[in-house]
Amino acid sequence: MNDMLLNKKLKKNFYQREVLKVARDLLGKILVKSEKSKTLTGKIVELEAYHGDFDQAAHSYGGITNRNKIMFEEGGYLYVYFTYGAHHCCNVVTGKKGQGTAVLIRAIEPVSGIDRMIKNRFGRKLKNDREIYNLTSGPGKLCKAFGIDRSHSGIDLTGKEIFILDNKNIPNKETGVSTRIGITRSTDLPWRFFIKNNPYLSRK
DNA sequence: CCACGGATTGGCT
DNA sequence: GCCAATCCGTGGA
Repeated sequence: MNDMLLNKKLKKNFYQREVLKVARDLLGKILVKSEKSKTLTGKIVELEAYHGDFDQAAHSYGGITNRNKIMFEEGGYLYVYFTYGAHHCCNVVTGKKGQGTAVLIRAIEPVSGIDRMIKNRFGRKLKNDREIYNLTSGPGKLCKAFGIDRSHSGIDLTGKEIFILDNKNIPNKETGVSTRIGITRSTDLPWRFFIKNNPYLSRK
């Protein structure tokens, strides 16, 4: 078993901090999804922060709706949404109850359970060695690989099914910051965080 | 009830 | 590099 699985599960107090700090600190942490007989794990390499108050790109901007209500809970829940008629994206709810802040997980480096991820994502084996870099290098891709959909929205991340393990911190010099991808409003906020030169990033 | 557009992806020019 | 696919949440009539 991979020794990273001995690391401790992140607790509520990690998530219930300011969204930008949580986003930065989640770089390098290990996302875990446990199924009946399989455990899928991967290192988080890219995220974006969303803030309900003044961030017009956030789903929570404009207040509580049926879709986004989990974003307004206290930090430590999973928020999954469906978009473009095809893709699921997963977020970590952060901060205090009522804030509407969350972090979108945009890219992951596969660590274990990779054969299962490949089956979930492509329904076949890899065509070539390069295709591994297309497995989890985007928010929709990683949800497909991990088998995460709307049925998982609202899951408590301190539970047993989906959670995140602590891991050694990524030094500042190995991280990058940029504006967020794929949005049309509040495009100037530098709220995307990533591990520099990681081959699994959604954009180079 | 209906119209619109999206925190994306992959296929084609 | 450009653009269509495809469903559903949201908001206005």
